[in-house]
Amino acid sequence: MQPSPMASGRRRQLIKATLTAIHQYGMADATIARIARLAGVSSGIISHYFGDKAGLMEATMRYLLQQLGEAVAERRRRIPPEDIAGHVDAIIDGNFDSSQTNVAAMRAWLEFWAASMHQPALRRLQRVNERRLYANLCHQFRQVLPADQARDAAQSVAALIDGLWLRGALTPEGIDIEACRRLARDNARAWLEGHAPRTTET
Amino acid sequence: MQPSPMASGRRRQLIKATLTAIHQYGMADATIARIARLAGVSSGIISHYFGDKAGLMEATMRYLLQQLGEAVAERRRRIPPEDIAGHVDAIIDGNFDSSQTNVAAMRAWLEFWAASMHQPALRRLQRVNERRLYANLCHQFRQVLPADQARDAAQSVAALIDGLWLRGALTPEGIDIEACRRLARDNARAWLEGHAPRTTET
DNA sequence: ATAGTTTGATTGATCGTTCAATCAGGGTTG
DNA sequence: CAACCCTGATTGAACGATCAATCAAACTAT
Repeated sequence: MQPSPMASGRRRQLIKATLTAIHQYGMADATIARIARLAGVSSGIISHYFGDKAGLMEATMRYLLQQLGEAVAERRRRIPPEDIAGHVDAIIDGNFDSSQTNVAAMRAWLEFWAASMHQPALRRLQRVNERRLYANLCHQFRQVLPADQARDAAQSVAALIDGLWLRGALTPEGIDIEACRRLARDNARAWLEGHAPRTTET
Repeated sequence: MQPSPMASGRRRQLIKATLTAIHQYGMADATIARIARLAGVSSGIISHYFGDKAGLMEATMRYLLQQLGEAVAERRRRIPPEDIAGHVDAIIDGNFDSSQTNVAAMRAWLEFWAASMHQPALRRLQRVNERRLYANLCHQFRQVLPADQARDAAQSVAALIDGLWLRGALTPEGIDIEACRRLARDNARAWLEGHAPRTTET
């Protein structure tokens, strides 16, 4: 047992226990004691690795954020730069990656969204995510649409993705991921093909 | 001070204080003591009118739900039955009514969404809202679209509304309500006018 | 006087944090 | 190789703070 790998292993183990606890009990009732019990360790160990509970929550959200970023990046790597629609689809599909669309992850996201309204550290992470999604979409749309339409398209598709996610978190029996993907892709396709939802007319 | 009018007045007063407390501190830190202090009354009074804290939260969410329903219903009352697009627009505009789009209300909604994942009473209220929005939209779309397209349209517009709402709650400086309304209306218009985001092609 | 309302101190429970103690392993020294 | 120390990991009990709920007493209006 080396010190460093052990440490990062414990961290990951505690983060996963945190996700499980949030899924089972909700963030409000995801107590240190419960998280530690789920991980099979003592409660004191958490402050040793994360400082305090807020540190653990921030690390957990950062973990989700990183997974989401990788899911998108990996899909885009396979798309040639000139294939605009391909990149847009990759962004959409990445956001509905299986790592993000299981019930535990979606519920955790919703809890973090709510918590970010009153915790600066979480808010910063959430803004990174929001801006990244918007910027990625906007950059693609801008290559085939005028700037104002590109902004509208990005706003629209980003909000649609978030809305579908939200409904996924709130639906106990889970949602049809394939249907979500299709709705988002078709919406993006409509923008790309020009017969967008009515050109801006102030 | 009459007994019955007094009672309902106190209830409303405490519900508004709850909304303020949720806005200022977040649901997790919206304690009984704080809510009572915001309302200028003693802490014990809450259990007298709402039983316990959960009862107060449920009443608060029900209050928001009712306001939203009225905002939509009132706008639809002015639209003739045959004006499909008018009804759809009324539903959208009602969901972006000023009673719902101030920062306090939007944040409260997000908190309630998160809480509803683990509190059956709140979950029931949230489902009522979700189904009502979807059913209203679907009923309109069905009059000009085949059933499967109507379902897609309703899902899409409902998710878009929720997503725009979500972003409104998470954006500290607030959002451009008019822009949200426009995006949602244009999206609905596209579905209604048939050049929908690609007819289902399964 | 009686029923409804309001207070605010008290209670009991819960939670996050702290910390002294223990443990395991690796490096150092003689 | 053996005795030693050192570092980081881990435990679990103890502490202090906080909060929701309770309730007896005070207040108000009819």
